[in-house]
Amino acid sequence: MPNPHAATPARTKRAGAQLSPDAIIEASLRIAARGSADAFTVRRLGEELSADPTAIYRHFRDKDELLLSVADRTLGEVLDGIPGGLDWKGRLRALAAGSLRVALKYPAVASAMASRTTRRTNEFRIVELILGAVMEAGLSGQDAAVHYRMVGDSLLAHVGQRAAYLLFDPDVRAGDESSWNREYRRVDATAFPNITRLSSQLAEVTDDQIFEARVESLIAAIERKAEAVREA
Amino acid sequence: MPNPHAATPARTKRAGAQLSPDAIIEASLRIAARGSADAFTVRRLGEELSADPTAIYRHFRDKDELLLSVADRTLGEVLDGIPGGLDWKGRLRALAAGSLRVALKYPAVASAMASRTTRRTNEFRIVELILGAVMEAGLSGQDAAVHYRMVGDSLLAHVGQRAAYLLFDPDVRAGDESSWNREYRRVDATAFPNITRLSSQLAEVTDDQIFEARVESLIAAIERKAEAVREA
DNA sequence: ACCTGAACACCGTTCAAGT
DNA sequence: ACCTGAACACCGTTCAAGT
Repeated sequence: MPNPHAATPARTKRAGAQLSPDAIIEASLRIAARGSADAFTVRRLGEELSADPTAIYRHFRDKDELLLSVADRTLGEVLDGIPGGLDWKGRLRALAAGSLRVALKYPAVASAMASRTTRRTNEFRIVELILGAVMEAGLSGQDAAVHYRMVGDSLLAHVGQRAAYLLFDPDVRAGDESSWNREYRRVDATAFPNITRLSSQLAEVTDDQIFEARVESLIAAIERKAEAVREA
Repeated sequence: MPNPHAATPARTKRAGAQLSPDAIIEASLRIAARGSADAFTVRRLGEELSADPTAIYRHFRDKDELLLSVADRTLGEVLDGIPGGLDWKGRLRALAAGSLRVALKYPAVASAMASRTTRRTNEFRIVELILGAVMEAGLSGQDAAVHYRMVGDSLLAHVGQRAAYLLFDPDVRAGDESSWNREYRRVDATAFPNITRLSSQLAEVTDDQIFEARVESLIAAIERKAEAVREA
């Protein structure tokens, strides 16, 4: 692409900030925040930075390493939204709500991280927070470790699942979204009596209801285990 | 590509079965069962069928429609593995174990379906099964619908998360896998006392322990809700 | 020391041409 | 009626060449 300012040596292709890891991470966050309207690709990142798409390889080994850095930034946003002075249940609920909010804000990042670990500072802080909560609830040792993993993996899987959904193209999403009011309304009543009886209620369930039920079931599981340990 | 048998008109490019939706679905399952060793792509499907990659577009609108058909087949495998004569908890446990087994057998399918719905027969049968279980537990109406969705979405998310992990290339997986024994062992003990104290236990938790804890927490949530309804 | 841009090995999908 | 194969608009990444 010819540069229209090539005759003015002081004006390089990028007039603004220097290309740096931080600048690349921030450009990635801007692209990811545009949701499905703008795919998070190396070429798009080049456009956003007004640089050649391959310029990022001077600052990150590959796209995966960039993804982990970007993801850890979004975990920072989650942590910033958790108020102090909450008990363990309040902290877990705030973490869950914040994780979902941030995941839906940067769907490409949350979707890609659903089975991953950033192995970076903000993830350490979140692990520390969840471990602190399950220990405050009364768990220790292996029980604390297992219940931490259950909470962490469940949250990651759920918010990743919700985020991935936002990235599908409109046709796919429309087909999936309408299924409770189309295919599931037309099943054979003799073969599928339960679906037939509950078809209206199934169509009415909201994502937020499901999320709340899942979070509360995690909290209840921790509480139940803590009680069992106390009684033993 | 020139056909070496072009001089023998009776020998077409494909010597075997006719190209049909079923043949394409079965080829897809064979490819998916090879795991990360063989990406589930249109071109690979062409090779597996000894046909041109674009031949599948005569039988399926696009790759997504094929994916939904293939996924529904794998749900049939899940159902085939659930024995009769179980109570509601036994049926849910068998469904969970079967879902995981089949998801790990066809990781590309399970990973792609984590946020999706097939809207096809075998999915109807699984929904019917879960609804039957939560109703046998004592739930009805909206409670049954919400708890069905919680179970269905949780299973889908968890097995999709596990399946996606299998598809990452070895470098990525090795990095994630070793994090409990590398980065999490080296965190600052003052800033992260809980991680430091539990680092050994965290590294020892197995995926199966986490899965079992999650499944049991879903069952407990249904049981608790049913008790609350009975008391009200 | 960092950026550019051509190139490579991939994707899913369309469409004119074959049979 | 179905299949082929060139082509298109994409991916992430490498590497020789520039500055």
